[in-house]
Amino acid sequence: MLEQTIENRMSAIYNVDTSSLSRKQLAMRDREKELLEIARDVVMREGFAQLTMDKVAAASSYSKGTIYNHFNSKEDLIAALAIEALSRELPMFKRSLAFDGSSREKCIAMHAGYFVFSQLEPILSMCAMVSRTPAVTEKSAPERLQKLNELEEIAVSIGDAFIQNGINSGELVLNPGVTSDNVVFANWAMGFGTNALVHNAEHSTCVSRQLNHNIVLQNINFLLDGLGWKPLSTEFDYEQTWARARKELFSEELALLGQEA
Amino acid sequence: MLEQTIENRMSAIYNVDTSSLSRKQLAMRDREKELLEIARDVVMREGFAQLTMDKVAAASSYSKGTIYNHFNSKEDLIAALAIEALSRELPMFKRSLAFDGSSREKCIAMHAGYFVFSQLEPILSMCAMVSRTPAVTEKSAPERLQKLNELEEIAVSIGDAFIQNGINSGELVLNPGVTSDNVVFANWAMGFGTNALVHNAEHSTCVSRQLNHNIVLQNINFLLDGLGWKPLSTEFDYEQTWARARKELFSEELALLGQEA
DNA sequence: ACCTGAACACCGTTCAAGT
DNA sequence: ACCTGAACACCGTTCAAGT
Repeated sequence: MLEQTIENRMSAIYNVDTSSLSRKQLAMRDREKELLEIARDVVMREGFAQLTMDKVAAASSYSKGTIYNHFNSKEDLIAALAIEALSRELPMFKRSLAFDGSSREKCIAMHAGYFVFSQLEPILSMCAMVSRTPAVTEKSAPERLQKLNELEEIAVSIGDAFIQNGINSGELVLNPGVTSDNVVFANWAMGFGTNALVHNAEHSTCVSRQLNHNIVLQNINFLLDGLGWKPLSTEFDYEQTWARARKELFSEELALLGQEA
Repeated sequence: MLEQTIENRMSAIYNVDTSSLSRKQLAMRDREKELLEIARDVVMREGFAQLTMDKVAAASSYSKGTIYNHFNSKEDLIAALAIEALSRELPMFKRSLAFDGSSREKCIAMHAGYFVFSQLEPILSMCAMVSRTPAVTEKSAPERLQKLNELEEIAVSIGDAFIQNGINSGELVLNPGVTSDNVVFANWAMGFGTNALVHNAEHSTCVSRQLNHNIVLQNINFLLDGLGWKPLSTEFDYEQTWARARKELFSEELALLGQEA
């Protein structure tokens, strides 16, 4: 039932009835995708500081005016890249719900997916982080921010499904006063915080000196142990879960990275 | 012994031998502080998007050229604001080491301090977050980033002192394979992630709907429970610890906020 | 109706001239 | 030696003209 609402909400966003769109609108949608890829490539080659609307226009076959037809400011473009990031992450999260394993293993598979995506698309991931930053929110279109918020809400309902799984199986028992929303938020905060710090490890000696082992999994395990989510990390080998999730759920993404799962 | 090194490192940064500085250098230092405050006020009044070097110059009694004498780019100015944030947070963290309570209570007091500071100085806190963003790191002065890194290292050694406290008291026992660095990092990631998301709660329905209770403390307790740090949150009232830390350690800061501890 | 790119305005950054 | 602010260059944004 809960999964049904996820299905509906995702479908409303992903399976837009193309027949209801005019040819122009379809072309518009394709062009936007094209522009986003160009923007991402500019950042990849030259860095965020070098991302200019001129460069995006020059690298595309369109004029600056047309770019502004899609994005009402540079920050709006970055928010659009964040939307691209989230829309590609959500299906990976959803896939993890069907991962073959305990409720906690499924949850860990989701975090593995988040990490795989951040490696596959570091720039889009960075945009998703930066999109929570005032410089961006102050200048992007309200409709854009609303769409970002909608996707975030879907992410939360998917997150909630993992928690419900745990509760239903009896492997997760919430203390009184703790809601499933709280647990989703805690997972989100830990995932976000860890990935944000790891992303900037190059600038930070104290982070980079622990990158030799799986720090993301370790942090998630600290949290899930704290929730008492059975089996605890002392009772089960979640390194193996992590590796298995990479192989069974995300091998396509990893192949693009040239990494074996 | 460990505390001694913290003392030394902080002293090297905070208690600069003023007699070794020429009058000019002292004036330079004061002016930099003045400029930082002006920049913060511009952001406070008009938002990050409206922060320009012109406005900072106009609001000060100096010319644009002099501003560039201090900060070699706008991003460098933001990094300097991040340094201001960290240098004011570190003494608050250090104060928490002397908090009257168990090793875990001390650690929670530190997180309370982090939260108080983020309320007292939301813009400086935001700068500390944004300073980990490529747009800033790509353009700020290497020496500035190095200073930021030094402060971060001190923060990590202070964090380490909390963990050592726990280990020495026997209230915290690390599982094999877990280092004290890892635990510091986990606390950092959770604190950073939670505060980052809470900061943007206005834009996010799923975060803002849980702001009615102490979500920061809850997340930290999940983590510390996961580390097995005694007494667990089920055995002890850390809400009271949080409140007490506010009163006993941070009442000055809270007074500035006009909040009673 | 939409696309274009010249034009504009703003702002980051520099530097010759001044003290 | 340092400060100044005019000058410059770049880039975000707009809009009259074109199709």
